[in-house]
Amino acid sequence: MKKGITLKDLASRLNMSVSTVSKSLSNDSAISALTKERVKKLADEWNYIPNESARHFKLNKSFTIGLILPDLLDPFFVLAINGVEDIAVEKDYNMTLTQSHEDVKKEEKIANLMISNRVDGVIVAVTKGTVDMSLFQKFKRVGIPVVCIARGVSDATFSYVSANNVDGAAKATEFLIKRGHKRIAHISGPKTLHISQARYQGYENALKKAKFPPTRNW
Amino acid sequence: MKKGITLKDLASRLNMSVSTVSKSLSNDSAISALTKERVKKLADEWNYIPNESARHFKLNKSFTIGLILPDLLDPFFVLAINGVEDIAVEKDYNMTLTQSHEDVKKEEKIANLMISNRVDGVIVAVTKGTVDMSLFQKFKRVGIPVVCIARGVSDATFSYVSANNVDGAAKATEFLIKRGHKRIAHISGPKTLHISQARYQGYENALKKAKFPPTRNW
DNA sequence: CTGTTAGCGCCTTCAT
DNA sequence: ATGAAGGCGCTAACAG
Repeated sequence: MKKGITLKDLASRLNMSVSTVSKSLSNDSAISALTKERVKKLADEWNYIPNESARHFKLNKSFTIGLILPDLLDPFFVLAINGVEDIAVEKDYNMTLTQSHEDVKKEEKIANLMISNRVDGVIVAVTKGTVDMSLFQKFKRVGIPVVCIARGVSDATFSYVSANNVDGAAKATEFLIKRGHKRIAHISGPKTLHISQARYQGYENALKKAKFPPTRNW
Repeated sequence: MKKGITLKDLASRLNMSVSTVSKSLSNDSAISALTKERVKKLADEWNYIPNESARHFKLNKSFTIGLILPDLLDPFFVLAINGVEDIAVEKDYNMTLTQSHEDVKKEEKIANLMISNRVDGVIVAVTKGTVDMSLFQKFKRVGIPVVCIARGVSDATFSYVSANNVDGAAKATEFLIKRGHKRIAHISGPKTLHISQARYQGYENALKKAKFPPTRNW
């Protein structure tokens, strides 16, 4: 990986501080129009590409959601992948795709990898042999929301989307992404808020209006 | 995202420096067996999970390879996905999957996202409408290797794997991952070395021995 | 064998 | 309206 232009590079060229450049690029209201313009112009000229790696690290957020499926060749799951991917790009999120091959051991390895990578949320269709959900409890313990699809799980503390279609996957994705945003905004409400709404109202748009409290857990 | 245990936490508990802990965990030969043991024991007890985000940032490497396909629903591409995924997990790499929907605009958006995210390599099956490869030249410019699959491209400067099967995808993946490792090791050789070898010899194992120079570009 | 230091690129108070 | 400073968690020289 070559170095690439950094905020610092821009700043030194423009004789201003890194923070001013940073703010300009994120359209901070405290920066003068002229300055913003100058910064943006150069950033464009130099083809500045922000280092998301650094941002992710700093913000402690990866902007990616992980998908753990038993078998990528199964047509049903392909549909799910498709649904998740669509929503993800739309929101500038990444989707990391993995398969457990119906193997509990692999499932575990993958899960740990996802935790290490600090994914913002996980959508999983558990293995046929997965009876012990403690592996997934681990996600919760570190604050990563999990939603199960396709295959129901015994443990009722997990969110579960059963709709056998792209829509289900889409909803699951929306849910996770929104959860992420909530966290960023430091708004602390009942954890199941959005999905509860989804359950009642079904569609994304609905999620935006209503503020009535969730009445029960999934 | 909750904070999670850090090296610092372990270090302060064990009354040693962060670097000693770090080295212990990565089995550095300069650390005494006893120390390593103590560190590992606590790390285990406390369920320490390294923050890959930080590592990626520090090393300027994401350990993920990006896959850009026109249509995830196409059975052929599903096979490719499958092949790439297999190799990826095996090497502890992540695979970020995206689809261009045969739309050049989307293809571009995705490509930029991948650059921002500093993927270590990209495997792409270009859109039917993709005639201008300058978008992908951009990857090269920032040092990200690109390999095209399935659909040939006019621009001969791009690596191309035509094998219509899982093996092809597998080879493409191997190639990218190896390239990544080379870069880390600061070994600079002809860029097309490995893929050239692959072309001549076909299999991963072969890649490991031979050192004869590539005779031409893909 | 272990510790100290420095810094990756970015965002974010807190000054000015 | 802008700048200075600190720090996220980790690795990598370089010192002791």
